[in-house]
Amino acid sequence: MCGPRGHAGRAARAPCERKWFCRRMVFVAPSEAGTGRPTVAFCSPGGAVQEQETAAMPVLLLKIINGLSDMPLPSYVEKEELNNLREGVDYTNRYFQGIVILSYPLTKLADGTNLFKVVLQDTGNLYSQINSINVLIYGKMAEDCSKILHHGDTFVVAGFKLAKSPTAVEHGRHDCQLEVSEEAGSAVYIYANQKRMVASETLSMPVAPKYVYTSLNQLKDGTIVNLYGVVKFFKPPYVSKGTDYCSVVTLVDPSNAKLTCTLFSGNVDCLPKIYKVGDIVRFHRIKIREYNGQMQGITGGGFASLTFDGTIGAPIVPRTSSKVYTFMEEELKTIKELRVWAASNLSISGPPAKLSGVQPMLFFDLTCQLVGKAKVDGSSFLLKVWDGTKCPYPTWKVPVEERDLEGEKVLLRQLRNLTADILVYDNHMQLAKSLKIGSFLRIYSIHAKQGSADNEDGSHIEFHLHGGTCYGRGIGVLPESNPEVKELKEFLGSLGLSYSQDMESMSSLEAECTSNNVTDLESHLQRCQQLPVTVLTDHQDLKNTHLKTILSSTAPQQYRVRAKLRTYKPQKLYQSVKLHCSKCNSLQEVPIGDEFDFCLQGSAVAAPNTVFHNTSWYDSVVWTTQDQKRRKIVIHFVRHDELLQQPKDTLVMIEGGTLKEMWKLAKRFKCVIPVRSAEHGLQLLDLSVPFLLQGNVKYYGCKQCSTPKPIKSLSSLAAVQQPSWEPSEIAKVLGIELLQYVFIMRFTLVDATGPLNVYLFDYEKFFQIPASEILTSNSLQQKMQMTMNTLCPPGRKLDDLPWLECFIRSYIVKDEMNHQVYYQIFDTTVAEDVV
DNA sequence: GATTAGGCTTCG
Repeated sequence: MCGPRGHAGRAARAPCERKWFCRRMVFVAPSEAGTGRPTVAFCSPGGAVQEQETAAMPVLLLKIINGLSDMPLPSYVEKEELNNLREGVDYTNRYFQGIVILSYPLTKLADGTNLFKVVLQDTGNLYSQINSINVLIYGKMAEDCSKILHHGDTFVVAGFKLAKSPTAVEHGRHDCQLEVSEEAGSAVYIYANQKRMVASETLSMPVAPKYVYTSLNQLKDGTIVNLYGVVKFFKPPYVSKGTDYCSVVTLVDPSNAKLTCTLFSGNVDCLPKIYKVGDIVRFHRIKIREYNGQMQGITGGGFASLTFDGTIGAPIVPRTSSKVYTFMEEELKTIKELRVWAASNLSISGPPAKLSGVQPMLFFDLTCQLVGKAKVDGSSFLLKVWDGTKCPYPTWKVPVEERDLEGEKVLLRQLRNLTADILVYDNHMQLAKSLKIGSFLRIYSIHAKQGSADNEDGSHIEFHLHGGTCYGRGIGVLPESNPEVKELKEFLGSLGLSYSQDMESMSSLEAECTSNNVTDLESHLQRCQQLPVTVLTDHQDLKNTHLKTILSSTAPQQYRVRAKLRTYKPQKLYQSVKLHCSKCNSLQEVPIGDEFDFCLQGSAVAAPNTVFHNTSWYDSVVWTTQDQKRRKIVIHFVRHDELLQQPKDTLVMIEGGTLKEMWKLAKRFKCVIPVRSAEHGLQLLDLSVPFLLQGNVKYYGCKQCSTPKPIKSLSSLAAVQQPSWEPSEIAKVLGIELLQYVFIMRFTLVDATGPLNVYLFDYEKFFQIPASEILTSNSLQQKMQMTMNTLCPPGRKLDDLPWLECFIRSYIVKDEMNHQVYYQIFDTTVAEDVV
């Protein structure tokens, strides 16, 4: 079998080699503290690795690319044109691109900082008067760029500062200069000039071999191969019983084969930097052996790895300890393809657990910051961590001596109710001891153990990281560049906690003052992260289901979900109020412009027909308005039990009133029913206007389902001793199908698995606001707006949105063409403290 | 120079 030399040697002689060479791309990765002097490795055409010591390569991210169509810049970075560059603008998320037309020798400033100056020409602006700009590169980047950059190369800088240039005008350049440095958060990309690449080839500069990658179902015993894989399982590097660190990684790929690799290295940084299942790795020179009837990968001489985030759309930036490595366009393509494959072929675990979402009795991975640590005994070690959330259960505090506890005292005190005590055992102790306070960790497979019942608070939760490495149990240190760490840092930073060094010297009284905001902090956290803003009124025993699972299941079913409200419709909340007929299930808008209708219909009483006045069950009064119109208004006061009641208990019927007049009467009397005189007596008006006003509410009837009866049907209600004058009863005797006020809204819920649109159909239960009353109440409208602002705070990032616990039912709506599944919220209400 | 672990179910 041929080894890597054989593969590479053949590839180097292949006709495509020249083309490939011109498309070479090399990443120079960040040098990492503590790894010693890095090396730059050039691969010779034969594939043998030549190592060459150089000074530290400190560039944040520096690449030589040629002919790469797809620049691996984060998607939010936008291009900036030369003529748009202005002083005072923030260029953190912009990039500028130009051709190097001039470069100066590397110099040092008075303070010893390196400075490298180049002039870039904007090729998109060749014909404008000013088409070049000075670029000043500082520090380590200056050194690196000066080594690599040549005349004619394309220089791309993302994230830079802009300042007035003292020399630009005399050279006819842009009056500002770009300032590039690590401190400015710059990333530099250099596209080498084609001619230069060809020239370097003729001068037989070192060339990287073309790598051949073997799919996981093609592996043969005793070979050394290069491969790609999606991480299905991994154990973060741990100290083995031998001399090395060990990491076990199980990979899958589109061939549907699986390979478990056992990787050893004396240098933990040489093991793949895998942070989660779904990450994609590229292994070079891994040995394949047969073990227990299965292929196994194992590190051998020259093993190297790259690790990528497996999330579709995430920046393709390799994590590695190698200082120089090849990375080509087709490999970019491979990563993209594997991401797509993994998205539908790898079961991604649920949302990353937070302390707030801890489920007792289960195991979880936690991304957190180390706040304190302490030795406990010979076989266990304590880590005090937090993740910006609060565990909803009482948690166990591991008793340790004050003097054994390492960490910032003030911060430990401020966070005393938020930190989780994680007790790590046996083999994890060594790594735990070496962790730096303040570092960001991912702790894998923490056991959330229910406390022993004989304890006074039997319900408390203990967090253990058991000994051994089954399940991938272990601790990983995350770099500051990790997106989840960035996110967490940002959130923790927003809480305004003090990390000041001076705090140590503060008196305890001063420290107490600083921690006065602890309650604020906690209530803020609770509101924004921990307690759900909606709760179930039933079905408490149901387990949560992911939204994606719901979407892919058959209907009808019911689920409990924990999700965030990303958006809702309608945004204008008054538009959510509709009228619903429970008989024909129709929905309609609440009519507006009743006033006009009332006047029009009421004007029929210019000459009141007194025939129907003063009957056995009502007394009638005619009023004349004081305005010029001299309108006649007839009010019929319904008696019952032969007597007139107190106004508050009395139902009145009114002929010829305007809506305004009716509202006035509705305030004094129990109910108002607009009527008119017809041939055979009083009758209801058209159902486009309310048939009843009670309190603040206008009641409507369904035009489809109602068969109005003569008004005298009301006399039966009047005859009872204490008529309730319930709208539903009045509607019933009058042959009206009562329309109910409802809130109809569409919530777009999201969880880690995706979005789901669900409908809210609520009379009163969800918001605890009667839909019937909101249109006439400013305070209720305000209350609803505030509730929605709590459920879905405007301008907040998804991560900072509160959780909703909802009960959801799927149902099918059929029509002639097809049938569609919809989702509706049931048995859910806004949490008590939100209302 | 060999060894480490070889994931598949977790003491306190």
